[in-house]
Amino acid sequence: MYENDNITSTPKRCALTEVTNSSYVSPTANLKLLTNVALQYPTPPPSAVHRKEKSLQILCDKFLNLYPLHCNGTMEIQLDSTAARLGVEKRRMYDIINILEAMQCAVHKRKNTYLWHGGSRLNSFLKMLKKQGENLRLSEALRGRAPKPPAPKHKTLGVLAQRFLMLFLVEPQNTLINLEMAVKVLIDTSNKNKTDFSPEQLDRQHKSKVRRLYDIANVFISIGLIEKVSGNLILKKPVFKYVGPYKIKKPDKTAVAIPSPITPLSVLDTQQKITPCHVYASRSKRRLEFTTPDNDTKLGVTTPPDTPSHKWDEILLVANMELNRINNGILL
DNA sequence: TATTCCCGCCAGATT
DNA sequence: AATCTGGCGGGAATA
Repeated sequence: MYENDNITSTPKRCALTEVTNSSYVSPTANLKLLTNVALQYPTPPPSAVHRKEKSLQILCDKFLNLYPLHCNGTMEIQLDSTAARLGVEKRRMYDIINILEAMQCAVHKRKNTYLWHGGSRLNSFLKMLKKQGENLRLSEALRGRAPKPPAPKHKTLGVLAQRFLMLFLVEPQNTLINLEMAVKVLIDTSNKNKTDFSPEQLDRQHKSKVRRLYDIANVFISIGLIEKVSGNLILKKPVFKYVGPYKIKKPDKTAVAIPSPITPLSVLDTQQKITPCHVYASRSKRRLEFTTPDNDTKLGVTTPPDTPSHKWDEILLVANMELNRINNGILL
């Protein structure tokens, strides 16, 4: 049952030409007639449907209506028919499914067919992602104290999605991350001795990655893993924060002060140690509460009645980014 | 204007 | 050869 997913309303009926008599018209002739009529119409109404309504986030919402994260068992997904049902090009399905696949919500079974697992594996997978993020030393990389992870060769969108998420998992709760810094960490720009890229090429690569991250962020928002925090005062750029289900462990006592200079971020770190934060789900439509089969942790998310503003966090983190930039004169 | 990111070209992979 | 996948970036909509 597809509820009328506000798919733009059916055009009103109106006679294209008077039907003079009800004589039979061959299918071919009919098609020709329709084609001709269609051609007379000056291209479909320019933007009857607004850009926003076509966003990946909304498309993913619709997709998740068809294939819910909370579902028992599995379902088969046929990409082409799903695309048709959602009224989009198949190309868009790849954008979504690749990211969902990277989150282990689906697996590619065969041509045009995926097996949907929903979020049943998400929690355990997030744990693994966190570990991987630690192994990759992403936290240090963020601070320019460790090399960036090597560039993936295949399935870059999926890998990028995983790494992007790792950043949130590896950092203290409520850490705000913006796309610019994410790209810097996630993409190995230490041009290999191979071909030295021209500054313009590097800039294009960078911009391209940011575009991808926007796409990824949109489906993450739809899944309910992250949330966009707007209105930050320092930079206009938006920042994102993790609101997903996986409760990150308190950074146990072994985590002693990182020997880094005092930066706004390190201040933020220590503050968060003192004041344990909760994971806020806030107004996210989708509430993620999965249970892992092997389950130890209760992964539910609770929403405090009134979420305190995290303006400071924002400011600190963004400021930290600026500081870093200045400190190590990173340009791209 | 700057930011966001849809759209679809096109190349490489598969069937 | 045909079709499927998915990287990629132009440029339009939006803030």
